[in-house]
Amino acid sequence: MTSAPTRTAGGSARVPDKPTLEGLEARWSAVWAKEGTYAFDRTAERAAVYSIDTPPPTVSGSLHVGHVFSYTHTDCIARYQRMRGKAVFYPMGWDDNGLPTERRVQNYFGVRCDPSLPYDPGYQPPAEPGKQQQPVSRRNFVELCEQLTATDEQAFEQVWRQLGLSVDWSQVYTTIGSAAQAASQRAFLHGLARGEVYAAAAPTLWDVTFRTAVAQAELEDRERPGAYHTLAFPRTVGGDPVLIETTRPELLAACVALVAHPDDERYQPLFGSTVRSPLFEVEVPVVAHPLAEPDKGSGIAMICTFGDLTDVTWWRELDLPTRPILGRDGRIVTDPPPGLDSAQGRARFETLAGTTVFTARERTVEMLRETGELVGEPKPITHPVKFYEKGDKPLEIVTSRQWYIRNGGRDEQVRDRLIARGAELAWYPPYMKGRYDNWVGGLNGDWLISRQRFFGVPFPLWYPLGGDGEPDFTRPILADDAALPVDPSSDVPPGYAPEQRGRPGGFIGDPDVMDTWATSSLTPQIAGGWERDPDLFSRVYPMDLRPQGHDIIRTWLFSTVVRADAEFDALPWARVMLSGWILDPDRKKMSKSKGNVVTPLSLLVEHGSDAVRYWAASGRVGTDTAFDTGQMKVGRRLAMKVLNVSRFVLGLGADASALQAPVTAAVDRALLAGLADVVDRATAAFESYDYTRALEAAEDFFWAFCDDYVELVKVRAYGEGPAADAVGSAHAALTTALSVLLRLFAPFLPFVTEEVWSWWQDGSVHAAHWPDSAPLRDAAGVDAAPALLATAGAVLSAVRKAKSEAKVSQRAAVARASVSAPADVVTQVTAAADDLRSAGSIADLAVQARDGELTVDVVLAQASDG
RNA sequence: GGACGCUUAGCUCAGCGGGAGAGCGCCUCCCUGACACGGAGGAGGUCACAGGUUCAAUCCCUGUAGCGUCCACCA
Repeated sequence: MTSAPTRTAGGSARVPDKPTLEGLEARWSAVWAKEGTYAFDRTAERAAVYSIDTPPPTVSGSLHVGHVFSYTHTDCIARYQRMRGKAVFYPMGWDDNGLPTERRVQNYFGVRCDPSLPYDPGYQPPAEPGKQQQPVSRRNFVELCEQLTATDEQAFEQVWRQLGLSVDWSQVYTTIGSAAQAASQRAFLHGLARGEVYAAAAPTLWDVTFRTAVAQAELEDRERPGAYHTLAFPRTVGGDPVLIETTRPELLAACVALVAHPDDERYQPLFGSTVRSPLFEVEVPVVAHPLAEPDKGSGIAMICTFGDLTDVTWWRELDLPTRPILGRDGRIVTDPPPGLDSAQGRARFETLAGTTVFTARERTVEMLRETGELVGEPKPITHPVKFYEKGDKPLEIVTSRQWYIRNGGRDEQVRDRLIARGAELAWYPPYMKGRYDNWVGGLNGDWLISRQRFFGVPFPLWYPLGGDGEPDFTRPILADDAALPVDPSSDVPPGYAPEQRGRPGGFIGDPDVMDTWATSSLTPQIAGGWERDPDLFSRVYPMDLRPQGHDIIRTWLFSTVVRADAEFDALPWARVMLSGWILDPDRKKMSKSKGNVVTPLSLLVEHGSDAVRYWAASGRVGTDTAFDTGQMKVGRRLAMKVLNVSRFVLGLGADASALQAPVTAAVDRALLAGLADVVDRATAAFESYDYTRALEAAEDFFWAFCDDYVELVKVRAYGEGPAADAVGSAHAALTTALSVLLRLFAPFLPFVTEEVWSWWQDGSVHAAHWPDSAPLRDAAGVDAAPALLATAGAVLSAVRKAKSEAKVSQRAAVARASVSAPADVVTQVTAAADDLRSAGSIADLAVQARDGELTVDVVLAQASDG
């Protein structure tokens, strides 16, 4: 089955005998690709465009159910907007840049990057990853990254097509691609020119495993076991030693001061005096700072360069000296720090040199025991320790030269401006804005964007080398805008020759790459063609919608606002729609490490994409949602029902021409009046990004349509029964309702609605216009009451109940049904009387006006099969 | 330590000032000319707890507890 069924030339609907959901995904995704159903109309003016800043999934990971969930939400919005007549700009991005890819390439191929090696053009990775990782050059490594991500991206695209995302697949970007590199470098150079980008040598959070700096936004706390060690610092002028508590005795040699709160009477006499550090005998001052907490430990702390971020604050604000002892590999350095002058101290430092933090701690404690400067035994505790979110060793703090972007972390005015930007943004759901405010308000440093890694966007600059071969960091050589993207490790700066690389008087490239977020913070610009395609950019930017997870408000959302604010002095989009997590049945976030992740493709194949989308759409915006195959089964039942009821409606001999016929019967007019209300409700829900409510409105009506309306008019629709002459009205109402319902469901169930649409309509349902309630009300007539259908349904229910309780078939005949109800309800029953008699097999339908609830007395006909 | 969200039928969740709802699951029945990947009917809840506002509170306010999440300077 390679082609879709098409309408026959005669105009009558072509309905399969046995409609099925199997194979709809493959068939229709192929048709959509071939027809360009979702292609962006580049001639549309900005006002007629709806543009989406798609989250680029990390291709080095795998797609999981959470992706299916949240991308479905976006797709429902995209499809709705498209049917509203918007030219929808819905690109797809792949985040293939950065550390996750490096790690995947290392494991997949069994290689590691050694930037000192030369490029090997004929390099082939080992067939099987060996025990030892094979060193390869940086360029070879990057090539392997590109090779693997290309494969991954194909697999991802297959899943998205199977899911039915209405992405324009000609609008694909990758965060490592040249457009992304050029945009990242251009934004960097603009920022440098404006001054919000700068380089500084400063204490920096450092991951010793990956040997790279890490930004504040990428930190997470983990509870780790530790121990308080009480250390005695002898006073230089005599008197009792000062006792401090520390969890990091191995940093003792890096101690530069002791600090206590200025109001702490216990230590006030000591301020201005000095003590001598245990073991290393370095004289350090006792100083006062309000950040010291009197009730924490002994109330006085040792300041090391650097044990934690508080140390950095104290060091900076109290203007203390630097005694770094930790190398970038996480080991104690070989040379003792400045100030460590005593022979005994140096000898003791010698025993620590080159050891890991862990070993250094053990040896320091051992030595402290020997000298008696460890007071009591270490007291085990559990405390939060900072980790890089992708790392597995605690972060250290080292001083290094890094690139930063001002994000308000050190400037209250900038912070206030960015909080004001956040207030301009429409948040769905609104309460998520609090997380943004919370994060921006709590920033404590600028955004560190340089990483000492390989697979990323390089910084577009070089440094001149002096006659001594030392780089002059104060006079970077910037790339020309027209030359972007550049790779300073292979490209040559303007005015230099290749041979001058690394030579005195020549140049060297900046060796670092940008943090992934420095690129993904520009996705609206990258996807929209900023500086690359100004015509496109003018039609799509700023974008209409940023869909994303609430967990990356502090990273992706905030950083994107920062970049757009700096470059354009405006928000990058009008609104953000946050999606929740998928929880497993134990209410825990589903995660790979727990092994409770279901692969999306198998899920889509097992339940059908429409069914999985139905489940996803039942998760409200921003709400964590349970993984629930039961909901998928419900979705599948709904899709099946759509097929079958469509087969019924279109199998009556009615076709698209029936849509034009007048609707005269009371029940039919009530249906259309009710449908008009549903259209209004679904439309209003979509306009407020409540796709779930839009689905519910359509679904509720649809089941009433199937269970009550279709049953009521079935006989008449066959052209039989007492009201057979109103057959045309039934056909008109049935086809009209079908047309409207298919379009209301189209954003959620794109496959089954397209299948049915193809039986009797031209073109794609996804290019059809979203239903309008006004023509439905016109067709229903001013006096049509949706309540009539509910009343008729209630009478029908009462008859069904009588049959159910008598345990007879619903087809069983009713001798007499007596309805009593208030006068206005009686009027409705009378208007539907013919249809009711047919649907209930009622011989005699009697009505009586009386105050009170509607009641129905049912007398079944004598059973004939006794 | 701060902040946000949640707590309604066995399960998943709507409702949010005046009658306690849906779907699933469960029970009973029905092979009726769109559908057995179906249809009809039914049982099932002191709306977390304690106060307050109101003629009226699941819904508003205050507090408590539990669950979840985000943030916070590791002595």
